Amino acid sequence: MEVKNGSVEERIINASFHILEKEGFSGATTKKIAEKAGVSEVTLFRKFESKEKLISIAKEHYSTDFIEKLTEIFQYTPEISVEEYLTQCFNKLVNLTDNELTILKVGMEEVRDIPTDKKVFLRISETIIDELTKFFSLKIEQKELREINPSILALNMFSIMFESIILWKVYGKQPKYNIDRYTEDFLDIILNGIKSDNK
Amino acid sequence: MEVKNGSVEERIINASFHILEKEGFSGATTKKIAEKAGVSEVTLFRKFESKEKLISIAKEHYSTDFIEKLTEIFQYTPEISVEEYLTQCFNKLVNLTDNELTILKVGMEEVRDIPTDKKVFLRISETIIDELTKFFSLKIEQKELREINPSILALNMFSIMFESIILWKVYGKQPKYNIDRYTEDFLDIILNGIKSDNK
DNA sequence: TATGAAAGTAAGTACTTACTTACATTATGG
DNA sequence: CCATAATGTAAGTAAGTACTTACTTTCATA
Repeated sequence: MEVKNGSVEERIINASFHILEKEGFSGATTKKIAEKAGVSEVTLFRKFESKEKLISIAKEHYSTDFIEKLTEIFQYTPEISVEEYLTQCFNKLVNLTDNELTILKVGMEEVRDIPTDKKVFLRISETIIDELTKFFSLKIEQKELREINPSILALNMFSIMFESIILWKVYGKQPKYNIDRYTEDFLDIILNGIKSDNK
Repeated sequence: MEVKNGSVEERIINASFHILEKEGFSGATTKKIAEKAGVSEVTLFRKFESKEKLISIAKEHYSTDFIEKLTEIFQYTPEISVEEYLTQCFNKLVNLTDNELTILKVGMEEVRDIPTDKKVFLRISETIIDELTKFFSLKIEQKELREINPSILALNMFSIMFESIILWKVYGKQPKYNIDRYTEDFLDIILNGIKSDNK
């Protein structure tokens, strides 16, 4: 489906998404969506054959955008050090606006009804884990990292970085430390391990 | 609210919860709940003043149970090694039945409307992180671990262990490795770090 | 200026939902 | 065995919801 900039379709899609975030699927009524988009409900149904399809188009639209943004964040050049790369990634993640993170919130709710390969959260996790796996493989090749399983490391790093963000931005947990302190400490843990030296 | 074993109230609460898992809040109609509980809808409303309160009682009930179970899993004796402890915890987590994990699925959906201090996922995370923080503090005191920030380490370990479980059991991602392999590898990473030695 | 597409208005359909009322039935314990 | 409490049945209420139909208005453009 091609959606032109500034078109009625686009306004409806945007409205759907913002109402979806605030009200959830069943709370996002076609009436509210039409109102927010500034069109009549009839127009909405002339453009989209059902509420279900509209919502799924809106999700698709926003999750594609978000995944693109994540892909940018996790891009790397071969020279960058692991520490620098991970610091940068995490800082950029934390600086995403609430608006940009909306899709994450919406994705966390998809615990049923949606086919596995369409679940936003799974698509996000796969994208990031793939990118991280490639990066860590390179760094193992370059001998900056020792011979560990790169895809398990990638899953761990994904977990650490995203779980903080999810707890904080999706579920509203107040963070205990400032970002710089937190980043420094978790990188120290991952880079150097936790065992004491005198053993 | 005291709910006696085998009482009508209990049957209604159980039914609510199982329908809630399969259908979500708006799909869990009082009609379905009553039917599943084997009572009439009228009885349901005589026992609980609204659907909303019923669901919140059911969630409270099941999340308290689950948190108790988690507390058991994360208990420790002062002698146990970090490696052994974390291995045991993760194995026990993975062996929780789908039924026991239902509340986690239900909790992941609570991205709005619910006051922060009642969100199931936040209560779970706080319980585990507290317990892990105490454990790691002890192990730092005992010099098994070096001087790192125990609560950041706890958050990291919580993230690694739970994110795998959530991806797998809540969102349906197929795991790439078997548990033993995975456990061994992520513990190696955390215990020994990832930097190559020759630097 | 005439035409056709896109939008709106008003009304309605068919269904579902949480919750209620009034009354009948069953079960239980003193 | 009888009074009382717990449950069921049947019906209904009031509101909402996705979606439709029929007709009118707006507006760009050829």
